[in-house]
Amino acid sequence: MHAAPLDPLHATATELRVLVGRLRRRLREEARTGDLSLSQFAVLGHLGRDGPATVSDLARAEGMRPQSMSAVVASLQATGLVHGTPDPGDGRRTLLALTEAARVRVRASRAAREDWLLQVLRERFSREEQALLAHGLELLQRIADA
Amino acid sequence: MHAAPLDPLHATATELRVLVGRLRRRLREEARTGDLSLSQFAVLGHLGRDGPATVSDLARAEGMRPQSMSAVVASLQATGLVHGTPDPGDGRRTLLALTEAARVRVRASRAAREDWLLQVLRERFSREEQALLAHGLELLQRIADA
DNA sequence: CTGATCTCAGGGCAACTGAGATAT
DNA sequence: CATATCTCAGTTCCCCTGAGATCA
Repeated sequence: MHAAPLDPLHATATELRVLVGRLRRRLREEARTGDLSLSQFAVLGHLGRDGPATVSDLARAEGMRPQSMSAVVASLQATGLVHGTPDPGDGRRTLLALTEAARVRVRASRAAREDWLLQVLRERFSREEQALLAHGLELLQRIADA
Repeated sequence: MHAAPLDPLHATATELRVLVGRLRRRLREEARTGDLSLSQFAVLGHLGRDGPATVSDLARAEGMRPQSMSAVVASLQATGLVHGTPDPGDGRRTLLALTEAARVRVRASRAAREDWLLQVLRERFSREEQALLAHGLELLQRIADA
C-alpha cells in the first residue's frame, strides 16, 4: 500500500545505509572487548597485523583525518595499550606500536571468549554462513575503498 | 612477523568492526541523497515502506532510544519531510508520516540517479556480486538483531 | 621555500542518561 | 496508582576544520 516498486539494487543501497547505523549502535552497546571504540579497535588490529605505523599511516588506512586519528592514538597511549617512539631517521615521524600489555590483553580476551560479536558469529551462523559473510565483507570493503 | 595465528572467525569479527566504522565515515562523506544522515534516511525508508508509525515504533525498529529518535524526527519535521498528527484514539501518541514533499524528493533523487552508493553498486559490482552482497546484508541484519 | 608530519583549539552532531509532563 | 508516550536539559563521543610548529 505504501508502494515501493523499487529496483532491487536500490533496496540493497537503502538496506546497507540503515544497517551501518544499526550495527554501529549495536556494537557500541555491546562494547566489552575492553570497552574499546570501533576506531580504537581498528588501530590495535592494524598495529597487531601490520606492525608499527605512524598516525598518518593509520589515518589513511581507516579513511579519517590525521587529527582525528591522533586523538584515537592518544587515548590508547593514555591507557597504555600503544606506545610511540620517535623515528630515528626522520624527526617528524613517531612510530607507534602495541605495548606488551595490549598483546596480553588481546590474547586474554580471546581465550576468555568474551567477545560478544564472536559469540554471535559462532552460535548463530552455520559454517557456510560464516564463509558467506566473510566473502560479503570483502565486497563491502570495496565500497569503503571506492 | 607480527603474528596473528588467528582463527578465521576472529578475523571476520575484527574485519566487521573496522568495516562498520569505515563505511560510516565513507557514507557520511559522500552524503548527497539530499544531505540526510543515516538515521534520517532510515526513518524515511521505514515510513515509506511500512506506513505511519510513532516515535517509539521507529526507535524500536532502529535500535535506539526514543529520545534520540525524537530528535531525528524533529529534524525531519523541521525540513518538512515528515509530519505528525495526534492519534485520535490515544492522546499520547503522535502518528508520523511522509509528506508529499518527501515522496516527491525520493522519486526525484531516484530518477536523477544521484546517489553515490547506488552508482558504486551499479558500476563496480557484477550481477552476481550484487546478489551476493544482498544476501550478505541479510546475514548482517541477523547480527544487528541479535 | 615547499611539503609532510604532528599538535592545539574549537565546533558540530548523533547518540546517551536523567528528570519531568501528560495521557491511559 | 502504574504504565506508556513524548519532551526538555545536559553530557559524551567521534570526527571535522583551521591554524600553527617542527623537521626534511
